[in-house]
Amino acid sequence: MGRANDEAAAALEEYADLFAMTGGDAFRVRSYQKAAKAIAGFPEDISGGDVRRVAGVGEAIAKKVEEFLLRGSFRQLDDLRAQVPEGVRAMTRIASLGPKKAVFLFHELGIDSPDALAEAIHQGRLTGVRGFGAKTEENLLKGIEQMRTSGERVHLGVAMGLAERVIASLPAEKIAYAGSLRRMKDTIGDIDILAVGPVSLMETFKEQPYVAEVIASGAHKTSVRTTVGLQVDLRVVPAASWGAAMQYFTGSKEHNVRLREMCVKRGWKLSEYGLFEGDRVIAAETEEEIYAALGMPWVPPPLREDGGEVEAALRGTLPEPVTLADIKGDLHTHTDLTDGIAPLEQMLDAAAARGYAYYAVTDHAPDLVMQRMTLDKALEQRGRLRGLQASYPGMRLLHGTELNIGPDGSVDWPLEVLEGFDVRVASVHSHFTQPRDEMTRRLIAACENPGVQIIGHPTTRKIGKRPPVDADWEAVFAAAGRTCTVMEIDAYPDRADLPSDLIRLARHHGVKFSIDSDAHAVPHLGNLRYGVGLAQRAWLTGEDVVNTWPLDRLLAFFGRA
DNA sequence: GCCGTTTTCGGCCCGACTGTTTTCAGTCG
Repeated sequence: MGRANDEAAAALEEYADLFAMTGGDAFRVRSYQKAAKAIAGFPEDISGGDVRRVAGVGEAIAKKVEEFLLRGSFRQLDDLRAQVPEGVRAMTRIASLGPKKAVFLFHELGIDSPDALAEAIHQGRLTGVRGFGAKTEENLLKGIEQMRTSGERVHLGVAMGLAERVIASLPAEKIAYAGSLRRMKDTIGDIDILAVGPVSLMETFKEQPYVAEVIASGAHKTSVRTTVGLQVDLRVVPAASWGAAMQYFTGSKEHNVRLREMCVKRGWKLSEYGLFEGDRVIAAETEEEIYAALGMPWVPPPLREDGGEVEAALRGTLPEPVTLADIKGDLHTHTDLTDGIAPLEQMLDAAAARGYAYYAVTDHAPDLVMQRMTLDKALEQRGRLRGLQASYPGMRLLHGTELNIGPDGSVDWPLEVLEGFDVRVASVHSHFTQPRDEMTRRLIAACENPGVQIIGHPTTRKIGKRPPVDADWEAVFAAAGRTCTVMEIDAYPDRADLPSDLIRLARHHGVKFSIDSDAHAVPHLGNLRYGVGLAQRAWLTGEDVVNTWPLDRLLAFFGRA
């Protein structure tokens, strides 16, 4: 939160929910939802210009947003808030309870919160109520309990680990994950697995040790809640419609709606079974065939958010997103000299095995007192690194540091010391709750420090644990663009920092990026793929990412040459 | 409410599963 765009988007989403609950037209509901999403993803601050420039925002929504920007709400939202208590909206977050039932329960029985619903069920007040049998009551209680305990989304690393475990456990002819995981979203609500295989696959799935509860099971789909709380859906699909199923279940929903609209206009039908004209199959076996039939190249999953990718694909101007193979080096890593767990040589060996052309060791600097770093230790490490260079002929070893951005924006060492390091990352590690204006000044001061090249994990968020710091990101990114300060995309999956919406905003200001692992151990080097996913979601190309560049170009840029 | 090689009106994606309303509505993705 903090950006006007996000706040306005949240207000429109709330309005869409309330509008739906009060019997509003479903197509209008969708208009509000689409506008909210478009505003949240718009690279410019909507408070600085005409919100009508945002696709999906017409006259009526623009008026609501303008009123919201003036006074933090708008009349129609106030009216609906007066009709529907906050707790009733919260009830729709209970699994299996949607807007219709929530509003029914409120009007007929006065139930106005998840807690009140649980109490009403225990008191037997739902017994005999039309549409609410014993099974429904049981499911609602379960849903309330689950919302109280493990209702949160998990970060990409947790979801990917579980998905890979599920895939390894099932003897299928063909099996893959789809959904938001394949689109590399930074948080995942559930996992979709598609498989080609015998019907017995479902039984095998249900018996796996990671299954805590079978939620639903049919011939085509089985849903389970796993022991880590995350839901996994397994769908068995015909081999002939593999591509259609992958396309369909990868989503996003909004991307698929766009494709279907195109199909309808041609008299075609696109479903998880294929692209059809009447009974004739136009394409079904591969995603490439389906996209080709619609006149566009295959769209990489992280771009499938209806954020302009369909139009770009049709025009042939789809960007070629940065890939893991483009990455030539890692510019933010640690060793056991500070809080890493692996010795220098192990980290270097692992980096060399990944085929990097360069690799920066960036242990912490003295101001992070608990790391017990000193300039002597850093210089000793530099000497070791220089000595080891001959053992890594294909990989240039860079000696770096991860500085601490103090509350006033200053860093650990003076410029003459900093200039001795090849790579200087500077990050916030404390005073996370500074007021917005102080935090903004702090980050801008770091950007303006000629000794700082990269701002590490800029928002410092930890998914599920720590919110992002509050700063005026427009101002910070403008300063970064002006000073050629690189913004890091920290690939560590619980950080995922910058998030992709802020990457887009930063790019808008001409900022370059560095996708780094922030590895504290050898396996962490592999987290880089998550950072690449974030970058792809923000439409970054290799040109935007400095650690896809050859070393001489990188160093010249760091010299602000 | 938005939008336009169906352009100022008329359409806006599609299917599976569940529970319960004996023919379907609600929810979900």
